[in-house]
Amino acid sequence: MPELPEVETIRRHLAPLVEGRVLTGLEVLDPRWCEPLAPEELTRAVEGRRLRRLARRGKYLVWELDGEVHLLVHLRMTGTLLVGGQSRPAAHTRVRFDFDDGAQRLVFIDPRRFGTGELALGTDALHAFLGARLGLEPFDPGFDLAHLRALTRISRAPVKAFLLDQKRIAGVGNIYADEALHRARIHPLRVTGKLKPAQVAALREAVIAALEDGIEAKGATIDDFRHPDGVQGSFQDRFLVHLRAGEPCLTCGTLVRKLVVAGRGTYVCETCQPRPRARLVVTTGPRQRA
DNA sequence: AGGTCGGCCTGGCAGC
DNA sequence: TGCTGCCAGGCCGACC
Repeated sequence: MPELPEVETIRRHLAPLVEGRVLTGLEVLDPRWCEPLAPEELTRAVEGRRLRRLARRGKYLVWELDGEVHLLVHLRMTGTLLVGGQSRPAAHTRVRFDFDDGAQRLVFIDPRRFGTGELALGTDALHAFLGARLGLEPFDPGFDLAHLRALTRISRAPVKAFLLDQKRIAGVGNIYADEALHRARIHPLRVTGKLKPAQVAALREAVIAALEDGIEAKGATIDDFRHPDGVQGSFQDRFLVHLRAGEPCLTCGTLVRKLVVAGRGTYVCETCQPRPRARLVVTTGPRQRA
């Protein structure tokens, strides 16, 4: 599932190919992709415009076109962008992009159809769109200890759920949440607001380090993620806990466990990441009061 | 207000 | 072998 490092990998790959090009054609084959906008409305808004910059915010790819037209593409679970040249049209092709150099046809492939394309017209609309959905990126200079302390202090959610909330921190998904918590030696069920200052500091560094390592490995390929040239990332070979249930922790040898936290498969070494003490349940026998 | 959970969607796989 | 049914999860909206 593409998270910040996977989306950044795609952005870095595509940017030199498409920046400065005119988007001569955008063909939306699956109308769901841009709902509630009709495919022809989207096409009309973007076609013929030059791509000034391919940017990224959180897990969104932001296509900055001339005239302050912004196309916001989200890959969700199974979305992939592939550079053309495929001999036969790939299955599950939802969108086709054509550029003025002719050679670089780009396809958006998405078996599960969760991926989306949305439009923001003007800079204010772009900021409103992103601001309503995303907190700071871990790489943002403003993502300092004071910022994270202020965020964590007021949350009663388990820290895993906290990390997955894009409105708080932009770009962390299930993989990097598990990996960061292991690096910080924090159990995913710990209540966020009860983390000690040293743990918040460790968490901040762990999130940044996990994402940096992910980018360096050019992302993780689990099911569907591919680079735009079809090549796979390698971060899955560096997982410390994620998807490693029943295998020994690389730090201490304890078998990695799989839990469900915030409805997500969650992998943890309960030696390196001690479980929060179970709340004491005071048993007073059957209630007498009516 | 803030946290949890179901729905969206389909490929893949366990189990019979 | 072939079918059924369940699981995966980012994000949103409904619910408590």
